[in-house]
Amino acid sequence: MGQAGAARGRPRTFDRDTALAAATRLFWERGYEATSLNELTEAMGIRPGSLYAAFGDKKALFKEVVHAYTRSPVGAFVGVALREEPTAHHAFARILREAAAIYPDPAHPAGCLTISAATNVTVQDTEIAAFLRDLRNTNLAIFQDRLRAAQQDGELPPHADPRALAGYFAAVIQGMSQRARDGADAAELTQIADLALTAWPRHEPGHSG
Amino acid sequence: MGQAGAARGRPRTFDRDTALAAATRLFWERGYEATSLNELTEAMGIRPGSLYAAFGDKKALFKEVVHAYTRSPVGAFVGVALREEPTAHHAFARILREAAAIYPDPAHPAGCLTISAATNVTVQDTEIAAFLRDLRNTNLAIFQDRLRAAQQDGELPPHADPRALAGYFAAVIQGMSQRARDGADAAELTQIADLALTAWPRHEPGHSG
DNA sequence: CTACTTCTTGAGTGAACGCTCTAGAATGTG
DNA sequence: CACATTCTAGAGCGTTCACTCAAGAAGTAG
Repeated sequence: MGQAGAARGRPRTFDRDTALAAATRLFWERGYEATSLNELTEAMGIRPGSLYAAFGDKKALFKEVVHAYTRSPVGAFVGVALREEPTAHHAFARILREAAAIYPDPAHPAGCLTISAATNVTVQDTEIAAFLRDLRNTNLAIFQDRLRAAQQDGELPPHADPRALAGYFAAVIQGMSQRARDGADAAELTQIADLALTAWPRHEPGHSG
Repeated sequence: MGQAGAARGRPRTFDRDTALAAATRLFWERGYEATSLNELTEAMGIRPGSLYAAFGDKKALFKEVVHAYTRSPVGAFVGVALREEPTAHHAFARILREAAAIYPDPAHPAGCLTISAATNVTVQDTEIAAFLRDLRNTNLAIFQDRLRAAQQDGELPPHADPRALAGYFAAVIQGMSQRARDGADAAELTQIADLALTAWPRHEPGHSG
C-alpha cells in the first residue's frame, strides 16, 4: 500500500505499526466505546487529522486493531493449537492451558482482546457489535467442526455432543478471560483449565466398538 | 422512608418502584456507562429533575438498581440455592441449571445483570468498577466457603481444591451469562451446565476415608 | 527554482453527555 | 384564604464526544 513506487508527497512522520500497537493496548484495556479519540491520539502520538488520514474513522481503526490482533501470537494461539495438535483433546487442552498463561500475562492488558472489547460494546453501536459477534460465532463454529471431526474419527465417544462441548469450552474460555481481568493469576487459571478438561467425554466402559 | 407520617408537599406523580424497574431493564441491557440519562428519563417516564430528586445521581440510581436486583428472585437464586440445598453438589448443580434457565429468559434482558453491567464498565469510572468488583469477589468468597465446608464434612474429597473449584464455577457462570447474551438458549446452556458439573471431584476409588 | 502531492497541525463543528436550576403546579397546615 | 413544602417541566449549564477543515510544512518531479 504505497510501500513500493514513488512515495510522493510529504512522508508520514510516525510509524503506522507503532501507532496501531498503542491503539491496540488502549482498546484492549478499555473496550471500544470507552476509548475516546482524545485518548487514542494522545497514546498514538498523533493528531486527529493524521489518525483519520491513516486509519479512516474510529470503527475502521478498531477493526484493523482486531485484525492485527488475531494474527499476532497472543491472539492466534487458538487457531495454531487446533492446526498443530493431532487430537482434539490435545488441542483443547493446549488452548485452555495457553489461555491460562497468556490471559494474565502482564506484558499486555489482561484477558482476550476480542472477548473484552466485545463485552464493552453496546447494542447501540450495531456495526461493531455485529462485527464482534460474528468473530465469536466463527470461533464457536471452528470448535464445533473440530469436535465433530474428532467424533467421526472415533476420538470422541458417540454419546458426546460436539455442539454442547463447543459451547462449553467457549463459555469456559470467556469466563477465564473475565477472571483474568478481575486479577486471577496464571496458577488459578491453570487450575480452572485443568478442572474444565475433566469434563472431556470418555468412552463408556463395557462398550466396545 | 416517608411512607408513614404527614406526607406534606406535592406528592410524587410516578411510582418509584416502577421507575426503578424501568431503569433496571435499561442498565441490564446496555450496562452502566452506555445508558444515558436521556434514555433513563424517557424509559422511566420522568424528567431529569425528578430523577435526581428521587434517586440522587446516576451512580446512586445504578447502585440502587443492583441492590434491588440482588434481592429479586432472578438475582438472588445463587444465595437461595446455597442456603436451601443440603449438599454443596446439590447447590452448585441447582445454581448452574437455574442459571441456564434464567439467563436466556425473554422476560428480561439476557444474562446476569451484575455480570453484564460489570463488563460494560470501564476503568475510568473507578467507583462503579470497584463496586461491581467487590460484588463479584464476595460471590467468589461465598462459593469458596461453601466448598471448604463441604470438604470438612467429607462431601468433597481431600484432593479437591475449594479455591480452584470456586474459580471454576464462577468462570463457567460468567461464560454462561455471556453466551446467553450472544443468543444461546436454555437447552444449550443446560448442556453447558451439565458438562461443567461432570468436573465435580469424586472420591478416588480404592481409598476409604 | 516552480509545481504537485501528501501529511501535520490545531482550531472548530454539531451533537450528546451528566447534571442543575428556575418557574410553576399540587399538596399539606393554620 | 395564606403559606410552607415538595414535586414536575423543560430550558440550559459546561464538558466531552467523534470528526472535519483550512493552512502550512515537507517531500518528489521536472
